[in-house]
Amino acid sequence: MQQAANQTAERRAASTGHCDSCVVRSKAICAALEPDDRQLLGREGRIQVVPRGRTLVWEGEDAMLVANVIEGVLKLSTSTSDGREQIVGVVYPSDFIGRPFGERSQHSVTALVDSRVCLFPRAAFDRFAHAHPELEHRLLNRALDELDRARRWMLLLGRKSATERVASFLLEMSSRLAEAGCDSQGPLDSFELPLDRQQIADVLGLTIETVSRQMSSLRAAGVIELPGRRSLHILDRQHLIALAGD
Amino acid sequence: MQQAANQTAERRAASTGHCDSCVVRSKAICAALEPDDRQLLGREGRIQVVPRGRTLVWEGEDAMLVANVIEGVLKLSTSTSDGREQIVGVVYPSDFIGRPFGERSQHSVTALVDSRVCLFPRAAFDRFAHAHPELEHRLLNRALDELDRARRWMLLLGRKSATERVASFLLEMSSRLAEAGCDSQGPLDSFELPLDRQQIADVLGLTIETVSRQMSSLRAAGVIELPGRRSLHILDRQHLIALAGD
DNA sequence: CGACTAATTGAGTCGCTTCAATAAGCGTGG
DNA sequence: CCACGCTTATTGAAGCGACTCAATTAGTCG
Repeated sequence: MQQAANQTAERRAASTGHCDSCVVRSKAICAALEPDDRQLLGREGRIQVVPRGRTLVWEGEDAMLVANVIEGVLKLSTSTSDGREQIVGVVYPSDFIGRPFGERSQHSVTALVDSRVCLFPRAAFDRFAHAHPELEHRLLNRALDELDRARRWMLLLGRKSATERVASFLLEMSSRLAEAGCDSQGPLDSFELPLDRQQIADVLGLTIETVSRQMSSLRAAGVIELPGRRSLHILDRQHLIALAGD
Repeated sequence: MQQAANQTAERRAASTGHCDSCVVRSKAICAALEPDDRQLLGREGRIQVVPRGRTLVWEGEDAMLVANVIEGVLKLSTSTSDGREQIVGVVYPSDFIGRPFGERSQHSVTALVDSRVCLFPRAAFDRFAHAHPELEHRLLNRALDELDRARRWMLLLGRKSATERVASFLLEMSSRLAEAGCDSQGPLDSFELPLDRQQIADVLGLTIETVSRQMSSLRAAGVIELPGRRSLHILDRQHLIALAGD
């Protein structure tokens, strides 16, 4: 109900070019634009609700859309022909989704929790971006950051043990949620996991059973608490950092 | 001797702003620039020889340099504190090296074979790039391509078997070398590997022994030939593609 | 409270690694 | 040109960490 009201308000806001009330305005790529230009871009986009589990873009399809995440968490994933899945990225509010200036999307984009994104047709976005260097500059910096993050993850996937992977994952989740939530400075010690065990396994290149065993052993060691299926409390961050092993 | 002569010639060429004879001019990011601007950028850079094994940039250090690869092959790598290494990227002629607009380099850059790069101080490059949107646009497209490539590699590291990894690696190497060499259209069936077995293992997240065993079994199956330590001949590409498993 | 789904735990297997020995390349000097 | 020595790669045997399959328990929602 609350959410529906928000949605209506923001859809109208976008269509009249008023991005001024957007909660991620100052952190998303839009922050590169002058108010006038932002309004112009805003007219091309529209707010879209993406309920948990809904896939916004499919792997291998024509990349017709790009978007900014306003609220929620989404996964980027690819799979082998026989169905093994790997999550290659997790995006949070103010993150950018999609492949501008490209033909095909190399991965699916699926909401992990109920989310809201600011959606643009790719063609219109490309045209606009090409005419606004400051926007492209910000997009470039984002892409370079994502590239560094992806490469750090390659070290985890290629060389780390199950324990190290799970510890690294929990720390990463903790700091990303803190950044995105911005309601606190420094990483969070208590939060809800936006992923279930299978999805954590798909991020880490492990099985659900191995993830579960590692979580249990971390709990047994007094490093974390698991109050609910999806809730996590970090008791000993230093220990967790040591276990992450890099 | 031959190489020394080339080097001298090209150093002079760069210093006088004449990039016109550069062999990667049409494919590197420089191609985005008008001749005048290219000359201007050329004045900021200098040709640098990087012998096999030499490291150009160290992980964690201040990222003071960026560069274009003119000739050779280099690896990007990170390691854990206890010395496990993961190669997170391999770059070829016309590829771009470094993190513009960033403080620190997240990975080392090391020559796998004797190489030559066109080196820029990062500050000067940043200033120039910021003033030339077409250059940044090309940089953005490159970064997005690299990001897609890194994410495809994450699927390999997280979910593929040793056989699939080695098959995928050989195919990737074959097409990247063909692209970079441009002396032939379509992927190469016969080439020299720029990496030794340990480095292949570091790309694939495996051990040297496992890589060796997989290579031997591919040879036994009649899929490849191994005429020398570093030479490879693909006999049955279709079979190799099937084994790569995606 | 009960039913369903998700997560945990256990037992056994398999694939990759580890450790160790052998063989093949390759450059050097006789 | 071939023998020698060094490095790199291959092969073998044993071990172990993560996976698979199966059973149990714990959350969550109607």
